[in-house]
Amino acid sequence: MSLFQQVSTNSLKKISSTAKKHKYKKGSTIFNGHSHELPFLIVTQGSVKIFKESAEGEEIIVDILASWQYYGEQFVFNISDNEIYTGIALSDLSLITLPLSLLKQLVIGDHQLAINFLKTSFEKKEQLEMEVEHLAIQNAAQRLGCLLLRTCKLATGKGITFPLPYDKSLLATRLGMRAETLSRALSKLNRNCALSITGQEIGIPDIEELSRYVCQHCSKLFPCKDITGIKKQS
Amino acid sequence: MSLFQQVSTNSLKKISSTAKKHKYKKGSTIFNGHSHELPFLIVTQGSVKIFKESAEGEEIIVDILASWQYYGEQFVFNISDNEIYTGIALSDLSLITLPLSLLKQLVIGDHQLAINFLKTSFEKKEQLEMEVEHLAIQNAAQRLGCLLLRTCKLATGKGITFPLPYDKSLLATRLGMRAETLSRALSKLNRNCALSITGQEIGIPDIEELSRYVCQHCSKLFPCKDITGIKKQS
DNA sequence: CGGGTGTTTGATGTCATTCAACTTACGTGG
DNA sequence: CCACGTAAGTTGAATGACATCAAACACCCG
Repeated sequence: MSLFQQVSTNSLKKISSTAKKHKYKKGSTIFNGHSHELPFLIVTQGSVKIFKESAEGEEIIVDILASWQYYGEQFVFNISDNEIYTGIALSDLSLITLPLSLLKQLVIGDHQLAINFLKTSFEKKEQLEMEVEHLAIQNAAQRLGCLLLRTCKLATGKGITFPLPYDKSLLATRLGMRAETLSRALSKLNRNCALSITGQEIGIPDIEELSRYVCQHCSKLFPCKDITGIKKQS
Repeated sequence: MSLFQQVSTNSLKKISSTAKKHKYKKGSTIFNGHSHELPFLIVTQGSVKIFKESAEGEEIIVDILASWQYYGEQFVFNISDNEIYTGIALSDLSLITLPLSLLKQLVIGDHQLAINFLKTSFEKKEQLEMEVEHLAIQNAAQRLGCLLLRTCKLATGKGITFPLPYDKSLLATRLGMRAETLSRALSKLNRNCALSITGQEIGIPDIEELSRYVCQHCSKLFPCKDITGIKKQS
């Protein structure tokens, strides 16, 4: 795992002696505002939805973690108020946790680990910057189309077929829109770019055409760097 | 400056021998996509707008730097495509620059510097997360009101008066809305929360009332932590 | 087969953008 | 110091995008 690449054996020893394994059933809550202390966690199998809620009950998805993605490192320096986050298992799930106190000790003591965190922090920052941009200037169909372009990853031929990364209602929330809007956005892409939708299966007959529709309202021109945040589901 | 707090004297020596001072007139371009290499920069006097543009010419403000804020550290690991960013001086401006190659060398060699960058990177990430949330679930008046609440910083009495952090058209772009929308949002806050507007001067007679209006669509409850990103203008 | 969940579709309302007209503020040169 | 020109800010009307509510439909699982 790249987070621990070139980390000292001393650190690795501490990690492996302290880390705890956990298993959760699909739909169960990993942590929420009432948890005593939010730990640092690394998903080993399955996926997790991390979100917060507004006072009115609206849900904002902060991240969707797939295998070997991790969460909670920012709490090491008490930057964020960790009481507002909730994590739930999107599938049957295995993960390992480390107490924040140990992680802090490790980051402060192990230069390579700090560098590794710094790199991924910059990447996550870049990802968030993209989301801000898209929410500000793209419409629903373009946000969706951009995600599809980044998901299908620069295919081989002219057209390509692949499954949606998440089910539609989760995808809608992730993109900051209602399920109804997502549905209409899909049919809009079908009309304008000949996108095909069969259940979870998406077909893009002409990537160029889709990117012409999507990328005019983006600072990056297709093929843009993959900062999708989407990893294969386990 | 906190970025260099507890950094080794060896690093500091290298920095002070390599850093270059620059001065710019208000409105001039500091760097853009055509610059040869984007350096790391620290503003010493004045403020800078960092933004990118979509293919259609729409502007997204990435950050507005005030004195002693810095920019460009993420390019050290080649995370971002730096060709899409532009920086212009919002006022007469002094800044210092470091070549990215030196900064990389310093970060890799100086553990404390890496830790300092890591801390601020987490803070910036938190700030971006808040922006995503606000764009997704708050309306224009609430986004504006939230910024005002964070700007006036938990005042002493019941009411408070202070100047807008930027002029109105810049503020509108920063909040991801049109100048017309900002204007209407201000008058909406005037109607609903008795906010007073006299040129650049804002008066909040009742902070509680404003926060009731604003914070119901936010995951943080007022008084929220200051992650405004706004610093005093020089 | 029946019920529940997830998805689609239509009608309607709200909010932000767009475009245009107008007003205000500000800096420059006469 | 005033007059002018330009930029910035405001306001109104029309349009467009998304949310909301309600109903219909599809699909899966027991």
